[in-house]
Amino acid sequence: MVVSVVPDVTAITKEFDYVVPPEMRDHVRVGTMVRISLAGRRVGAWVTALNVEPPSAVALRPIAKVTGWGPSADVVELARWAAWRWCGRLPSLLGTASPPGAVVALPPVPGGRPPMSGPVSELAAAALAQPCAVLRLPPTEDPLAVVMAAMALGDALVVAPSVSMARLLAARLKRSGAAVALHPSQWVVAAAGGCTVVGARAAAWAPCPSMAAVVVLDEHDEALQEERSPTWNAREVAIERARRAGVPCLLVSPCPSLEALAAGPLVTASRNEERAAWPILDVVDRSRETGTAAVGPVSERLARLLRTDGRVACVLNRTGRAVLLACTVCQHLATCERCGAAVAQDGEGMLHCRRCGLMRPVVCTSCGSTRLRARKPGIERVAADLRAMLQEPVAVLTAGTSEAPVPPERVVVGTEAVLHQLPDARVVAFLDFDAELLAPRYRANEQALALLARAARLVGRRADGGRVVVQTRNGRHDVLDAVLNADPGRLVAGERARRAELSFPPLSALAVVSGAAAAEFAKSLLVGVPAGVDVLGPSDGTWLLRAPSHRVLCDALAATPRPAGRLRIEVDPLRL
DNA sequence: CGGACAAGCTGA
DNA sequence: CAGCTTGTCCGG
Repeated sequence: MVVSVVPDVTAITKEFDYVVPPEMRDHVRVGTMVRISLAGRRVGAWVTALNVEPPSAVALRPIAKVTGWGPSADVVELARWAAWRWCGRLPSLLGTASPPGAVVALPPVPGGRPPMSGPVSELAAAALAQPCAVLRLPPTEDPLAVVMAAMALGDALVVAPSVSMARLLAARLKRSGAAVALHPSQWVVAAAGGCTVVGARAAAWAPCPSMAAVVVLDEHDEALQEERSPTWNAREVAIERARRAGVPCLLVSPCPSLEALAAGPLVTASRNEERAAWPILDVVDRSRETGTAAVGPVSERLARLLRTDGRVACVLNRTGRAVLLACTVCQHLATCERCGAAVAQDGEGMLHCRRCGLMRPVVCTSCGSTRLRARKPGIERVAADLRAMLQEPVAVLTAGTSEAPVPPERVVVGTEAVLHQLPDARVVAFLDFDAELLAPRYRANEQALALLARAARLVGRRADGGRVVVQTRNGRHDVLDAVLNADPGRLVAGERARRAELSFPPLSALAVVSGAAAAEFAKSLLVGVPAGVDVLGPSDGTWLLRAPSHRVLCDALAATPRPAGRLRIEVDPLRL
């Protein structure tokens, strides 16, 4: 027998044919991991096709060794599709779908599954009657009942946005009597079948031989997208996988993405139920403040709101003491004399250029004054202000201090990291939510709403005292309106219209091309540029490709030869 | 990717 | 022209 294989070598995109020695024949199927000798060296490879017609011209070599089980044939085909969809290389996707170590044999499937106990969401059950549906599950609702609804159909594949959430969910399911495999560590258990498979984004590629349903939790979460190229998105992979398998796909989120809403009908709880499952949103609109009240990062009203009982988390995505300073005498902005970038004040004293690293004393380069005021204060400065206003100790927390234990102080100021690290917070306050609402990114609104949903999950339902506070000068912003009414749907029509107006996804498909070889790639793309594909750029050595659909975009990318040299193609860029 | 081989450069 | 570097090609 002759088989096709894809070598596990990054730069090789070709498939090769090898002879399967008779003694290996029973162990070779599509997806099987083997070792081959290619151009004189031993490399790993995946079998991608059986019984291929051997090319007569070349002498075929035998497969050197069968390493063990790999992804199933349907997942190999899914990887082929994803290689096209995200313009990536097959080996990297097959690697994600493969077990962490060699798997020689699968364990026997445990028979006689014990009865499960636990609540089943009727809403989810109804949504699972559709081929693909979106379930808008409020932030404080437990997704367990949703997963249970999928498991009622048989073995479910469940994708969560983080490893910790997947681990927690798997443990809870196990406790309720379900057969569960955690991907990727329990790859073998999953491959044997007869269980529900749970994992983070890579679980979209997990083995699940008798898959009956696919569930994506927090489908809006950007962690579902791989940051390295190919930038595949687990939601999209899950949708395609379920479609190919003919099983229902359920996309769950408190704030469904426009991408999800385009994939299937929306199912929601009643208005009252949904409203009850969001916390109270306090909008501190500073646009009307005048005089001394308007100065400083903490308004009087915010300070009053923070004088509650229980843990308070203040979020400000600016580290240090001040990221932007201005002279109080001549109003000149403090910039770096070497590179011209704005200088920041990280601790006491010295100004620091975060672009070129130059340090200098706190002196205005324009008039020589030593009196500079923080125009954009950082968390260190805010913590100092809060200490003075609240008359109590205030801790500072950043991603860098992440492994540190939870600080004993009641009030904690930090970057977005606090939303992950303070599970007991009763109040979350965003000190400068305009930084999110006005962020120069096309997904800013969805990202801002997702941030509020995350905060909502942390502080809990309004009836339990959950409260989220935002300081802003855009008190009537659509995102705030949606959360005030606990109705994320309010953002959808307007947001879709804005995206359509500017030809942004999901009403178009985008790709960013960068790297040393980007110029050559863009040039050859322009030669045969297909109708509908816009090539914009270059800007900073990167090109932006835009097409009306992924079919047009990905076909154009696939038809363009890949030049030698470093080239990064990011399909569906999140930060733009 | 990494080995093979060809083309290009240098020094005697 | 040997001996070395650099670049390009290709693998079953």
